[in-house]
Amino acid sequence: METNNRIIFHIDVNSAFLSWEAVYRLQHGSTLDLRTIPSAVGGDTTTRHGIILAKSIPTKPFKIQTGESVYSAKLKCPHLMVVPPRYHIYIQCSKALVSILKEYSPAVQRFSIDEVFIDYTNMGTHWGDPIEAAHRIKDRIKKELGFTVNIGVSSNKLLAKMASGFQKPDKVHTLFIDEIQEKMWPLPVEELFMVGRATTSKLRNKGIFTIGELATTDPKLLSQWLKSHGRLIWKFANGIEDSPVSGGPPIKGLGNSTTLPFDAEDRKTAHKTLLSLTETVSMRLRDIGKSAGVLSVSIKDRDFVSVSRQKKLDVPTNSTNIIYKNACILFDELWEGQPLRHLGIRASDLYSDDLYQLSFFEADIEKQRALDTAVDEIREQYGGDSIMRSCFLYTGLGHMMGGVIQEEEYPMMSSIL
DNA sequence: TCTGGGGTCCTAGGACCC
DNA sequence: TCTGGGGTCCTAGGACCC
Repeated sequence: METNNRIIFHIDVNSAFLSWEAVYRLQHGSTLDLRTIPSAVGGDTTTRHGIILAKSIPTKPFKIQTGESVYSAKLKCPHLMVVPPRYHIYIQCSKALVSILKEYSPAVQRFSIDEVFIDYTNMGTHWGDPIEAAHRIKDRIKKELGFTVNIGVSSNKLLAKMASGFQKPDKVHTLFIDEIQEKMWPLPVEELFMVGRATTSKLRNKGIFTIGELATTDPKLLSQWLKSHGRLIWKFANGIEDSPVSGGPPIKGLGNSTTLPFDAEDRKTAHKTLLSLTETVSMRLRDIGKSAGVLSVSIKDRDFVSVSRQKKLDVPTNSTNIIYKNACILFDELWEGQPLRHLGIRASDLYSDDLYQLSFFEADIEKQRALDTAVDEIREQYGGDSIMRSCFLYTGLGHMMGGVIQEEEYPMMSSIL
């Protein structure tokens, strides 16, 4: 792998959900640009989903954090305008962004819904000087799609990502190796990628407050304190990173979880919630042609104490009924009767399902597959709500909880990202 | 006061086997 | 009585990211 002379761009949508919401509203007749006032995209407090998902730049003086509760954000900024999220719009904006970027390089990696890497190495012959090209890409996105991005330019993904995080919005920044000391080392250590809350506090206890101080600390000490994570962040602080811009690693597992509008206090409600989550998880498994060898169930009580239990399945499966049955077993082993705020299931240890094993004891496995396939096809054609299990009738529970998509007509998870 | 949901990776302890 | 040391697999929980 060529590590030295690459040119990598990291494209980061400024306040993504909020910008996308603002653009959509302007395009549909609103005269108010959410980006110009203190505003945020936030979840529904009445169903206990009330956290801040994105915030406008004018909220900066109020020090509102992404992920904090809408309630506390409003305490800090009483006139904050909070609008609900519409994921299907954001997914379309994200797709439009990626399709523009693909014109500039064949090596494009979507890193999240609002972040993309492209490898611009050797693209200069087509599109010119990297910095000028980055400006043109940024301006074109603004003109054609209506939202602004930051673009970070460097010789690896880590530095490009750090660069795009400098002053916002609508900016191109470089962070090449010879600029690290000047531009990155003075920053507080928590701004380094992969340094979160727990690591920050450990580093502070050792007297390390800036990225520069981290970079110049003996990596052996960091390994002692933070194990393998220590060496990783030491490398990052020194700008050392060489992963390719690629489609990204294969999927290791997938899961869905949900916070209930009210605490579940009975086993039956919990089981139905698990079934609902199983519907989406198993459908997603079938959609990517995988079966899961391990299933895990997690619960969180009203005090936010969470516990989980997992087990290896006898035979890898993606059958809704088999996953549901096992999820119930795991749940019953876990639950001690406490009121439940949150339930989740996760499938991992994935195998390709084209060669599946027929187990003697699961003799109806063929029937299960046929049933699942039929249901998937109906939902694909007529929408996710076109067919549902009757036990969900009159319960007030969604029959397919989890997944980013809740809007009716949007096609299923299959088509996102 | 109220605190989402989707992931990945790492660690540590116990079971089990040689 | 006093009690090895690996190695691997499994599980639970925590830390991190967007």
